[in-house]
Amino acid sequence: MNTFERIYEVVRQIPYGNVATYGQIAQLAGNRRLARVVGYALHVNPDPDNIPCYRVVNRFGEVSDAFAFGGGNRQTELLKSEGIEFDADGRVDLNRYQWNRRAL
DNA sequence: GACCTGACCAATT
DNA sequence: TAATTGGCCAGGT
Repeated sequence: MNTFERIYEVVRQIPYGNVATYGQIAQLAGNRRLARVVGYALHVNPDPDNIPCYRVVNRFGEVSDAFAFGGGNRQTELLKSEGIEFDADGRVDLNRYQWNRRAL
């Protein structure tokens, strides 16, 4: 299995109403330093239908600038639709919404 | 065919 | 304690 496929597999495992960070996905995919590759993998995003890249945020809980895959802040809209709240900085409270984190 | 860049993060000095 | 570098994969020039 290629690294990309592993990344896609991890991203696909992100449950509804939760988000994950690049580093977290990278670690689950094999190496934590793959975070960069994770970003690139989501950049190509061959299967956006099964790969909710909008649930993937950086370590600050904020979406990236080039994240506009669906048209601007579309991804934040989708996350809000899942019940995820954004603060004034446009960040997500990772302590509450980060996947695979405590409080499970 | 080779080099550089690109949605990043964590460890080390 | 803060700042820097290192590392991974693939695509584009």
